[in-house]
Amino acid sequence: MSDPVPSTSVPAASGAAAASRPHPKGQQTRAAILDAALGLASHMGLEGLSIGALAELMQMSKSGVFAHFGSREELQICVVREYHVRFEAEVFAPALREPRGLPRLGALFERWVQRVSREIDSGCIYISGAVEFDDRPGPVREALVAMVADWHQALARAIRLAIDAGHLRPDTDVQQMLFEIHGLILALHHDARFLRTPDAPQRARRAFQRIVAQAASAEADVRPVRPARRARNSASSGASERH
Amino acid sequence: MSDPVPSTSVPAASGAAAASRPHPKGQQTRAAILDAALGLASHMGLEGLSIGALAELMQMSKSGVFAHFGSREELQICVVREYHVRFEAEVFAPALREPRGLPRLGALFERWVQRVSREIDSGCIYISGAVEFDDRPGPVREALVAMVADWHQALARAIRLAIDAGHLRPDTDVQQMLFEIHGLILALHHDARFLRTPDAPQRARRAFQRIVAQAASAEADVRPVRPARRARNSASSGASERH
DNA sequence: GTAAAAATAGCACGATCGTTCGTTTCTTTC
DNA sequence: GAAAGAAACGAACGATCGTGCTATTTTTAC
Repeated sequence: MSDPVPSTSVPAASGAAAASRPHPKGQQTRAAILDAALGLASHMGLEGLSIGALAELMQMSKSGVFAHFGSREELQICVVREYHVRFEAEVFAPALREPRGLPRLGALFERWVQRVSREIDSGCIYISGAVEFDDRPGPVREALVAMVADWHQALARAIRLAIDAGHLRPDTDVQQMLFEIHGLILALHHDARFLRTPDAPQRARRAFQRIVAQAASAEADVRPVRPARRARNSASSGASERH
Repeated sequence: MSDPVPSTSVPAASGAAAASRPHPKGQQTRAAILDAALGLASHMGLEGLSIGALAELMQMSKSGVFAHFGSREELQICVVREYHVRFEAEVFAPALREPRGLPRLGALFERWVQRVSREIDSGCIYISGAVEFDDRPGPVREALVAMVADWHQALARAIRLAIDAGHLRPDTDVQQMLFEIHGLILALHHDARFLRTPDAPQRARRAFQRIVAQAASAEADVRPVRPARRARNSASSGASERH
């Protein structure tokens, strides 16, 4: 809730060269529909998003809703794009005000955590969409992949900046760190929304701190630990030999 | 595929005291239907599992399929249970042959990774089900939660055994470690199935090694790192003051 | 073998789905 | 104001959904 940014991602028509005030009323209700659709898709998933339910929620006729998008698939794509716009505005943009490096990376993660674990608002469309469309080719899947890839790229950039700033060790594996951080968010989403574990956000934050701390000033790379028998062994080959 | 274990999780009727060979034919086709349903649900999700599609796949009539379960919801629950049986047989049981501690924990993780990242077979019903039913109350959700909780409990036991065996530090936070490891599997599932990143399994394995190595013989607990500004500042309150 | 019982097929129902089309209402523009 | 155009409605379509029924076939038990 409280996301008043409509930002309808106006299609700007085909060739129309930006009329001053093009078509106020139509785009206005279109934005309202999209807003309702986002709420609906967050609860029911992109596949559970039906035009009939959307029309009832909007107190409109099915065909009235339908006309704004031309097909259900187009509606789904518009929802994905709108979600991306809001996600960027709520998670990405504010973090840019933090100084480069760990402060910015930490802010990105913290806002991400808050967005995913907010129980009032509903599930993350990136996450539910990834599960729904991992086997279903088509433009919706492509749109989802593009959005997620874009977000991952932004995160990778933030990590790299933290390396450049000297906050993280220069040999930090950016993709590996990204993989692990993303895993924390997925686990948070799973535990908070599905299992309803109340301390999931704290677990995610603690794990993030551990990852960052280790990358900030950690021992050498961790060699494959063939799960050791008993105490020592190749285990922690380089880990913490200072203790 | 190649999971010949039918293990229909036979209901054993209500009060019938285990007749010697009760009703061969019915249970046999029921098992075959369940097998097909598992494959279907893995691709389309539990919500996408339809009796019509299942009947066509089985070359049976809709009502013929339907009669075996009495309702779609019951079918979904049976699919969840059957998945759990197979998951246990394929991931959990073999790992019990490994010695307690890190070897067993590592085997559990490795088999889990292989199951999730096997591209031929299809998605993990625990993961897709968690996303589909995190907002949908009812018996299916309850069954899913029970299965996942059971599996988490088994993992927690394995971690605790590793602590008892002296392979992990005695102050290891079991639930925290479980959270992080589960996150790795979720990230693996996401990247391998949705983004189709080929090296996701290796990333998961490496992260697991790092987590285990750190818990095996790591420095003291990681203090909250208020993401630092540059060098000085409250930055890493406890971490990396040596660099 | 035959009779009881279980398994399956066939058909139809109400509901909902996305979509099309023609009409009506509302906005915008002059 | 009036004319032009966009927006919304309403009804209907074919399809699919889960689910009851009643036959019919197949399997089991004697």
